[in-house]
Amino acid sequence: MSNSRNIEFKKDIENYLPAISVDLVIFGFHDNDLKILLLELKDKENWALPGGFIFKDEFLEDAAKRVLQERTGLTGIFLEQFHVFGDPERTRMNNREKQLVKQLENVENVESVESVENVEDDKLSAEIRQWLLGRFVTVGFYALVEYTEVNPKSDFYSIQCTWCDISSLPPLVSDHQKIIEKALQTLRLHLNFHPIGLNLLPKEFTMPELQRLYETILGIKLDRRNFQRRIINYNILTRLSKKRTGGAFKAPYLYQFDEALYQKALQNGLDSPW
Amino acid sequence: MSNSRNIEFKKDIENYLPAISVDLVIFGFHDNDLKILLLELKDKENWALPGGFIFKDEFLEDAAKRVLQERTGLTGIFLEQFHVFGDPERTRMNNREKQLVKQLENVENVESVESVENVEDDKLSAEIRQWLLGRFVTVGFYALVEYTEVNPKSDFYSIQCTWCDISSLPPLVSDHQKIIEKALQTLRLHLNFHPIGLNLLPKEFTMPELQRLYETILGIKLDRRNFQRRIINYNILTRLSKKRTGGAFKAPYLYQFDEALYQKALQNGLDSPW
DNA sequence: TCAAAAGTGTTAGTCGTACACCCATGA
DNA sequence: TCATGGGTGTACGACTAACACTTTTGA
Repeated sequence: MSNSRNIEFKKDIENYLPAISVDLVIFGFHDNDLKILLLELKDKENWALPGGFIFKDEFLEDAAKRVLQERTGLTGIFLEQFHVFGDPERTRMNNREKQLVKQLENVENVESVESVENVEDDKLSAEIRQWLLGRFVTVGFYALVEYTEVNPKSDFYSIQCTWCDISSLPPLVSDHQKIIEKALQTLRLHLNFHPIGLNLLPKEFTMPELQRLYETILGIKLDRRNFQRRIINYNILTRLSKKRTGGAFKAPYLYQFDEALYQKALQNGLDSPW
Repeated sequence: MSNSRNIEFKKDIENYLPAISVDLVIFGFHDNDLKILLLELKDKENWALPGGFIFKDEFLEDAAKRVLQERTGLTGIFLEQFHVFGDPERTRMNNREKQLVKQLENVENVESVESVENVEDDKLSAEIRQWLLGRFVTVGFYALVEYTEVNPKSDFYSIQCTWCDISSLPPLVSDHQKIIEKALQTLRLHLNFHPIGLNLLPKEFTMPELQRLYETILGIKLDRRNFQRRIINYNILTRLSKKRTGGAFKAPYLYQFDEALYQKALQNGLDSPW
């Protein structure tokens, strides 16, 4: 960690809201599996959700967008706040903040022998340590991205940033497991009210692909034919010319969403009973 | 405001999380109308949602419960977090915090002439002022209470605490209007997934009453007979012996929820299409 | 006895469910 | 040619939507 980095972080802390953070569950869909972006922390034991802090004059959603862009390079992404996690214990255990603190302590050791500027830095680190060790309430956002467009970038505190299959997650820091579960539950509830297919799939996709998406999100198997009929009846898709000629079987049609119709249909919910 | 009150508040501030609050949309149902509890602030211009701050070692939900109990006297109430409101501008305008500050400034004027203890108090007030003027991110909770069981109590900063009809709300502080709208939207979405009827209605109720509740929440008219059939088919009600013999018409049956069956049915959503 | 509100029933059409059959493709 | 997976169709039962008649009650 460079000295300038430390200074920069101090400046940031002054400009951050205290005690609040955002964490992102970034969903992608690939190879018939629902995946999320996770960071492997430098201690090599735990993984964590991408997250960050909120500048004092920043919208919560903008903070989330900023984090999203830093990890994926993407902008203009579907993003939705889903829950606040604020148990007092959540930040007391072994978590990302403590990792941060470790990193910062190392910086002290390495650099505090040098100059006046570094004495200043020691103060900063103490400040930072204090700040990070406090309780944090985090706002959970979920994002829907198109898998192929993402170029995952790790941050300073992590070794790597990769997609992890939702069905086999690595050990996670703090309450991030719980956050992911809640995000998934929310995704299920939002399926009929938000353009989830539109945002998770590429522009063109096949009906079986859409079905797998629904099956993974819902965690159930669906009948091929009934699924097709139902989706078609929603009247939100346009069928293109045949393609997807890679497999050892009949080539499925390609579809794309009619965004206007999709949005309109979502307003009342796709299967709203009332 | 008593001096001890000021001291007490200072103690509280030290123990509060900074920059975070909770606000409550407390729903009740009476006279065929959906109502919420609002506070009329002492400036006599604006009304506000009941709200409060979070102690440093307190669960968010416990903070909400605490506020709820202070305003209604009730415990064991259905409470659900629904959204975070964190726009940087939300606390810059004329809002409850500014009212608080006004109150506190008056305290200064009255009491700062007296003793050393009051000098100390001045400091507190400055602290408090500083604290309250900062940006606040607030977690919105909605609560469902049985109207007749509530005994609304105003807090120190308000003249009164009363039920307001959802269809004719008074002018509201800050973004509280938006918070209420979001709460209502959420209530609609939760109708098939949470025991909303159970918590808003008295133990015994009639089918027309239940229907009015649904109509008010959804904002639409429903067919009497179809509504009845549908609800009955959910298999979550037990019919009692006739009653509600007050009106100039045929006495409707009384029903009550079979809580076990209701909860079980809600797990998959009452009309879940998937 | 009358109006208002509640209980109950019917019917047609739509939708969900559970199926079976045929078609295209690469190995 | 065959296994795999995809496209399409049908029939039954359940549910929805629209609607009418009867019953109870206080004024």
